[in-house]
Amino acid sequence: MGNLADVLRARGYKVTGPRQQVFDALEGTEKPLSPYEIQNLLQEEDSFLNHVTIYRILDLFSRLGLAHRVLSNSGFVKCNLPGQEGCHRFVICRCCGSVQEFADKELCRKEKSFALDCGFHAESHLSETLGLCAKCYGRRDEKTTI
Amino acid sequence: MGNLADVLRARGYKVTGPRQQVFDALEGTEKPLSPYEIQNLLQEEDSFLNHVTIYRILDLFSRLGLAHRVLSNSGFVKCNLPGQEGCHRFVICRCCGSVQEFADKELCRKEKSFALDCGFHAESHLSETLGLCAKCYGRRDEKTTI
DNA sequence: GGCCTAAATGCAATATTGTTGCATTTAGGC
DNA sequence: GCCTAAATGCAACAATATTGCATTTAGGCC
Ligand SMILES: [Mn+2]
Ligand SMILES: [Mn+2]
Ligand SMILES: [Zn+2]
Ligand SMILES: [Zn+2]
Repeated sequence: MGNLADVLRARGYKVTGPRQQVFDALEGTEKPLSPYEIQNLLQEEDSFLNHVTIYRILDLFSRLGLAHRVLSNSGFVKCNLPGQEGCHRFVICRCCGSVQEFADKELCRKEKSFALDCGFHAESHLSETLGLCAKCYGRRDEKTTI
Repeated sequence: MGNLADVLRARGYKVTGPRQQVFDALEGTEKPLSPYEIQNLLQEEDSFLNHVTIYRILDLFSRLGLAHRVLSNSGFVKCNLPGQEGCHRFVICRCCGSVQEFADKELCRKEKSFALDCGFHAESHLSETLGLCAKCYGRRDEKTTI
């Protein structure tokens, strides 16, 4: 049906319960989830996955471009721009921890040509902008969560 | 004398042996070093630092802008653009692992205004470009180290 | 120079995160 | 319904990071 099964089948991977569950967990949040956070989430729904399995699934999802590891915020988020290879641009709210993925061709190009000016042959890049999301910017002075 | 003692004193921190040693270790390499790698390096010079101490020193260095944690490459590098706050732009060689820090006002501005267009209030950002340094690009096909 | 004290470091114990090898289970082709 | 490669589970382990408290020390003061 969904996105996941299609991608898995298209690349010759099996469609399994654990993969669906991890995918759903990522889908259900805009904040990055660590492997163990995913495990706990699923456990609350009385479903147990070994942490090794979760690591392996997240690793697969990363390779398939189904999820990203957000470094500043340590954890995984579902990719919401499938197909966009090698250029990952995230904005991360330091208050609520939410992450949004964007694409921007121009910035991407600039970033690569800048690297080239430094004698560096760029292949991919990662950009993480930290600040406040619109919601949290409005509610400033309330409380810093993250 | 050097950079380090000045910064420490200016901010009311003590100038100590361990801080000098960690700083020197970072100065001596262009590849990111993890806390434990620093410990091992120093041990080769017959100097022992507890890993907790190293963690605390690296944490301090980060806060003082003396060092950065490079996320893609997990480890710390010495800051080579002191004063440049909130805008960290690194190029990272996937072959030799070397990291270079740069600044680019224009990209910085663009990045922030792009975030704003998304309704996001940017405060700082991190950019890590992966590829091959000039040296490794020349020697392509030899061997991938990292 | 020798005190004094807050700051820095060491140490031990523990927590968190990630990895490896191998046994067991299961998806999907036949 | 079989069969088998792929996926998952499990146990043991390795690596990384954190905490609380004891000990040492840098640097201000006399
Ligand atoms: Mn994506
Ligand atoms: Mn810097
Ligand atoms: Zn927010
Ligand atoms: Zn290189």
